[in-house]
Amino acid sequence: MEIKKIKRSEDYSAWYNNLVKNADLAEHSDVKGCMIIKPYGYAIWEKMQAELDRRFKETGHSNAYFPLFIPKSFFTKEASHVDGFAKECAVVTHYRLKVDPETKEIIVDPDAKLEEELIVRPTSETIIWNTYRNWIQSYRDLPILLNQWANVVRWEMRTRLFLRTTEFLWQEGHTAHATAEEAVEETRKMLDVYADFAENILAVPVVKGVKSANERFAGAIDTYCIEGLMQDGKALQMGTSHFLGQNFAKAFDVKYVSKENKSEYVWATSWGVSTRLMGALIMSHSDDEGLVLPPRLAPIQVVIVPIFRKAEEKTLVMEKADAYFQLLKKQGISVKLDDRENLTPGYKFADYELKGVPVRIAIGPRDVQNETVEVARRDTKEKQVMSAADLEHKIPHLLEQIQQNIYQKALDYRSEHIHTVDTWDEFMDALENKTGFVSAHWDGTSETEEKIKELSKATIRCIPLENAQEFGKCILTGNESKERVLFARAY
RNA sequence: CGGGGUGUAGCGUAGCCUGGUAUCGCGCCACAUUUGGGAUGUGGAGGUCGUAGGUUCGAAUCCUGCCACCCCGACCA
Repeated sequence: MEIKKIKRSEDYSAWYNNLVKNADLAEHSDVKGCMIIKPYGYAIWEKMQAELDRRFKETGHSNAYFPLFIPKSFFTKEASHVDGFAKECAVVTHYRLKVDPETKEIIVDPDAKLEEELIVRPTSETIIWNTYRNWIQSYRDLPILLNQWANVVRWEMRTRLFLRTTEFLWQEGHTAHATAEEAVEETRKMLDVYADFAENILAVPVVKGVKSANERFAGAIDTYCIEGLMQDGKALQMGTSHFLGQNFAKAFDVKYVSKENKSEYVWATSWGVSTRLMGALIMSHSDDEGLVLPPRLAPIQVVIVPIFRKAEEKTLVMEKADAYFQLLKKQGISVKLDDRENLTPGYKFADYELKGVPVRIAIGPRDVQNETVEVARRDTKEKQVMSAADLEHKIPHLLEQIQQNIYQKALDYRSEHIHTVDTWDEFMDALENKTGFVSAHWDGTSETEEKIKELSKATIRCIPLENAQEFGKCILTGNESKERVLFARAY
């Protein structure tokens, strides 16, 4: 296949789209804004799911599943929630098609109109809290710690593969608690789970923080988030964890009787990450040759490419290649032996680079002779000839090294792209010329935040949790500020 | 919803101005030679040119309408 290569430096957005296509992750479908996640892309998502799911269960959560459709009336019960989502809801109005007697075309049967329209879930708080009402009577029924893996639909005006699609896959945790303290603790705990996952599995450093009122989830008291920085200097919200207070409990009348025999509203949290993480992964590590995957997430961690000319060479090479394959597999490494004969080694090398496979092992007649292999790492492109006897202990170590290196590289990039500024001119200069996060003082008002956004296209990504408390003057208004916040242009 | 762009084979394209039934590359199939960085040769298959109408003896090409998608913004995970 002829591969069109686009450099990050030339056209970042074209580079991104091209990479998603060339690495065989996803493609546009015939439905606007919806994508087809291809097997290789889905395999990466499954690895993410597995890692997250394990962490959710370790923190006491169970999986459940709620319906795709939400009655419109449920949806409208929490005022700010409906405000936030109304503009992007897909609505089911009919349940049947029929052949039009005149045109012979298939049409929506006007007689099959639903009594009450159904909303295709953009998120499930409403239907879940409507259910929790029936599940909760006593403090003994609490907490409820549930997660669901699902698809949701948000009819966005503009979409982008993985980063913002009309339909996307995600998980949403929905928990119910007896006290505010416990709910806040849950919110923070899940934020930590996300941050741990992002940094240790995705190898993407994140800033943990809390959103300003403008950026808060519709219906939340507080929205916590993890924010990543992409290679083009734009920020990406990678996950959110909301403290919902008693908003949904009040909207859906979910009360419990306390030990003291008093009726109380239940406290709620919700938290989610989506296939957007695929976008974060791509934009954090990949280069002009293609995807770069951290080993802990790579569906294929090591690929073995055999090289041979004649039949007798093939026998010898394949024998060794298969032995190494078994050896690595036994160690729990996800290894693939690519024995396709219709493709040349050069093609395979390039293809696995596009796909981001962390380690490539090439073995040819020369290696068989010398009891060696050629080991190439994707992240640095370094190649080394390794004694075959060393494979067993060196490959796991190498994979670990690559994981660390990828993370470190992303961390270094981010460190170089957090700019601390004190004036408006510095602020604009940092955004325009240096890109990345800008740490600056803000007077704490929504009006100022709005104004800054208008003037600079930058938003407050978060108020970092680990934030030096420091008084200063707002970069726009000069009013008193008690701490710096993190601004950036964002996806 | 504003601005820009594109629709021709699985993918990428030429042809359109100046109308005569479609070019090239990749991929695909067969065979042979190849295989240590995207192999080569020979032969072959694959198209109602986005869609509906109009002009014309004749439309990928000219005219009108429509549709779809992509990119840049506003909205958002």
